[in-house]
Amino acid sequence: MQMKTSVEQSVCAILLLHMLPDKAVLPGEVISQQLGASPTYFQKILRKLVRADLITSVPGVKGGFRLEKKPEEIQVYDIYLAIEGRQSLYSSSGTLSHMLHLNLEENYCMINDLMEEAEEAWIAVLQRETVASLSQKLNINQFQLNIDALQALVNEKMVV
Amino acid sequence: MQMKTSVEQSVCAILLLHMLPDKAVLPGEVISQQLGASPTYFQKILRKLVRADLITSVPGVKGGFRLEKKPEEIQVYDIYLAIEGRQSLYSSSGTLSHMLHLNLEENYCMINDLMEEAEEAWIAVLQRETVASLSQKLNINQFQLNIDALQALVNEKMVV
DNA sequence: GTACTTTTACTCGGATACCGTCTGTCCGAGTAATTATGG
DNA sequence: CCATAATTACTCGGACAGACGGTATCCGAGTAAAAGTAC
Repeated sequence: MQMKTSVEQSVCAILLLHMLPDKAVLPGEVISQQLGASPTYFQKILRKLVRADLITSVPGVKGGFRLEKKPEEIQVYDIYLAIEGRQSLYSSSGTLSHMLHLNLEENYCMINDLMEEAEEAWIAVLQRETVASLSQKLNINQFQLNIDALQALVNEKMVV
Repeated sequence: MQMKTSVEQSVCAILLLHMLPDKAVLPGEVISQQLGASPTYFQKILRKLVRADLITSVPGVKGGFRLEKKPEEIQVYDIYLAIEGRQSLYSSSGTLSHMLHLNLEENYCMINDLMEEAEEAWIAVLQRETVASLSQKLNINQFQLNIDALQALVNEKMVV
């Protein structure tokens, strides 16, 4: 039970796109390269973010990807959902009902209730943080230096 | 990213063992049968619970499994840990550091902090509930009826 | 009836197989800007 | 110089392969109670 690494990569990719000026796009290959991810595979991950309406894609020469929503409207949980899908961390297989010889009609399960409550607490934390707040946390300490360097590099590669 | 079904089965198995009188044991095959689980496979799951000191095993004829700890001392999270292990839901692959061109020394990652906080909130819920409190919730409504029937069945199969 | 042996019913660990999922690669198709070409 | 065609650089979707983990099965070994056997 472990989160896909593509979730972490997606968060980073969106943080990267957040540095772009308005209307500018960044090709998928440049993004993958910055993240150190497999270009051909991460292209498919980017597609998931597009389908979730988190980013937009522009085909053709000088095409690429750009943020679709405002940074403060993208929760980390949204990114998680885009990659991992909507199924919850726990899904009852009805073992308790089977053990108690209950028919499937009254399939109520205490364990399910508990797990759902735990998941809701987990989700709440991921919903609290947005791309905007994450980005703000980057603008402190030694991070700013590296961001500036990255920004310069992005400015080379991006297309307006 | 989904919890193993063996976690749910383990919780049910421990609830089942909780119904036994002191010193009585129940063979693994009877337990599996009650849960509707694969006997040969669930034997290995029971081994995990033994290694985690949640239950005890007695070899030989008239052997089986019995609760090791007191019900109020077994948190649902303990059962989860016994099955899924101690690795957290999220583990950073260092993508953010790579993107910012930071050397691995200063591998600090904001995303990691957020994920850990979310996981702690999740864990807290699973730690709150114990086998005792779960079992108490069973003793309400229509559940008691089915428990009594199960209890009778268990009394047949158990060994003192 | 007591001592010893055999059977029986369990747990335990290793080896192995199946299957689904995540990762990763490759290819052809679609799209749009750029470039080349022809008059 | 202008219209059209070809090239180029992207995204997009499907097919496929490899690795890994969870589920599942089988087997031999260990263990202890029960049953059988010999005296």
